[in-house]
Amino acid sequence: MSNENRKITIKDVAREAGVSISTVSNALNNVNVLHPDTKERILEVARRLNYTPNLNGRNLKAGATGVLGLFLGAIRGPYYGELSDSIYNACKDNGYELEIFLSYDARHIMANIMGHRVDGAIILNGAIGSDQVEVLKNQGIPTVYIDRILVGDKSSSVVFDSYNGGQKVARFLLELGHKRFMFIEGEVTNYDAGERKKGFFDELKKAGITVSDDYILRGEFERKAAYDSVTEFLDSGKPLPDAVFAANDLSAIGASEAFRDGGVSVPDQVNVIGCDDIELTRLVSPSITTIRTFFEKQGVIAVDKLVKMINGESGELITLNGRIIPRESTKAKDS
Amino acid sequence: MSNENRKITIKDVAREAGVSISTVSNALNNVNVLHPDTKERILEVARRLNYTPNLNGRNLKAGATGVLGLFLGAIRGPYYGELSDSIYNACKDNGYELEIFLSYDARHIMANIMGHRVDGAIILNGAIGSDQVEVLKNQGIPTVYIDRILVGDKSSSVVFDSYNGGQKVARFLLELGHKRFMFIEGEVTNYDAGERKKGFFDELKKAGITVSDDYILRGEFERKAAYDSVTEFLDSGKPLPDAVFAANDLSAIGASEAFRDGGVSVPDQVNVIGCDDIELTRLVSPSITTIRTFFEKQGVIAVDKLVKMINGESGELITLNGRIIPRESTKAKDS
DNA sequence: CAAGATAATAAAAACGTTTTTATTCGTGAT
DNA sequence: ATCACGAATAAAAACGTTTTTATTATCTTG
Repeated sequence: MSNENRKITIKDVAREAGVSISTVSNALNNVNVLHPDTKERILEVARRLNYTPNLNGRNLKAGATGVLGLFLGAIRGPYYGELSDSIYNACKDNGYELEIFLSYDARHIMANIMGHRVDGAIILNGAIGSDQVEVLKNQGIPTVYIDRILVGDKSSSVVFDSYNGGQKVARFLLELGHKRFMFIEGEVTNYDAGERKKGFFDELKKAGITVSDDYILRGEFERKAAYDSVTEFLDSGKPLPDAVFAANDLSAIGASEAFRDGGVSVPDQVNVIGCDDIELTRLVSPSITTIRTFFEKQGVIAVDKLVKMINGESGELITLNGRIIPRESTKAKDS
Repeated sequence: MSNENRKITIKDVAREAGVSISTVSNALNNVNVLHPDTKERILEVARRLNYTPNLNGRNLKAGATGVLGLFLGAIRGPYYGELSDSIYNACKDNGYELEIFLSYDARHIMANIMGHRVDGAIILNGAIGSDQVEVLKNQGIPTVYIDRILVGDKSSSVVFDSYNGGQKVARFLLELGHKRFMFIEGEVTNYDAGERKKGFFDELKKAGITVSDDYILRGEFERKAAYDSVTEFLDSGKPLPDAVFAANDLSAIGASEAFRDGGVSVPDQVNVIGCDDIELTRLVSPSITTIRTFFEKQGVIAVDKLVKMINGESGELITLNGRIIPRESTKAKDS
């Protein structure tokens, strides 16, 4: 009873098997140097005692953990499932385990990264400030960011090329025959939303099209904000655009709902296209065309790069192009 | 350059500050025994070198990590966000960090639990077999299960009382004045779905109501299966039930859609009630009344119990009652 | 001013591994 | 019979901490 509670260590196995600690270690890590009988006897004892190596001791000695860390600030959003799944699989393919650190506390995060709790870190976490990022850039274990651009000796970034995404959306909509466009902004401080907008507008300009300010609506990445903006627009009686590009899917959905509730058919009168490909785009009616980041690809690339950095490679910036997922909310304009 | 790469340890700080290792340790853990000047000098050096304690060394010495582990087999479902959020907060409130172990590999899971990678484990992971569970029941670090009932010296379960939930749904619908009921099954092997059904039917029986077999439909926990079953039912021309209880939300949503597409108004002609309170229940139209497990409560209780077990308490079974969340899909029967 | 208390720091032990080095013992060759 | 060698096992060192114990040097105090 009382000693049930003591943890079984390699020492216990050694004593029980009447053998030295190092011999037990050799048996467990099948270093081929032991007499077969001894080895078998030791393994038998270890099994009987349910011995499992203490990872703190082992990792300390090894100077490595065999674990990659994914540092998230939240897990509730629609992306995280897909992202972490893909990262999990990529880790497995590379012989690593995955641990997800859910934390908003930059100090904890730093303690875990610098403290060698894992061998490498994938970071999608706004909590980490620029000073700490500066440390990680050159010191400690390798890091890969998928939420910000930051390259150093020890850190890489794998980011969606938002500018390219904006361009692609423009080309996609132009090819469908649309001429008049509306853009729904994201959060104004958001870098990616800005890039998407720039790419979108630049590409339209190439086609000789400009978008006037009253066709650039507030969206704030939120369903409700977009809904309200579009509703207000409809009330103003201005001519409808042919197509609306929203800075993310949630605002695209809000916009689509506002059109529907305002008696405007999507996609017959107005096309709507979002960005991100969250699950909800498939569930609403009409389903929403979007351009996606391909999180699963991003996860795989992040892990691959991380492993390479662990093996000595230095950091770099990797950009990924998105792809458009056509759904019900867009269609060719009937002449 | 070359020695940039070496990891900074407490030794480096000691050498740089011209002081012994133990003195550095005392300075960092502000044991109040050092001359203020010495302490300040040491902290200054540590800061300059970006020293962070190696957690493997520290945890090894401490025999503890200050970390609780959440062992998930997946993260994509609708519950996980809410659950992990609540667990995260509960951990923080108890002074622990949280790490999420995403893994389908029972051996890895066992290695981490038995290997003291964390101080306690919350398990929602079907990958762990009954033999391994048997080991954890009495050995290793404390564990709390939220997906199965298993109580031992070192393990507890925090489960939703599904039978009670089924009863509550029955009472709720009876109070609304409904008389004729339909039940949509979950997966037949699922313990909870079975309990819900039993509680529901038992409570109806108390009111003198029975449900005939053709009003018990297949649902399989899936939207489509429920949709198809209800559609088939509608085609059969049998009289409509007043209310439908589905074994989970997804099948409730599928049923609701089937009624709508079959020209039957929810809730005017038929009420629909699900179970789980997934996010989608709020997003569909009509929104779906449901009974929820209160994951956030479950998370908090799981963590509390886990911490108590770490402090010596032994395991127990904790059951939680759900609560009904009324939404648009249910209303009092007119007449 | 000697001696004991106190403040400040250093040394050593321990946590549980793995790995390098050392020991023991039997065996075959000279 | 001695030696060298190889097989088998054991001992010791190391990983980076924290903590307990030891060592100084400095003060008090009678």
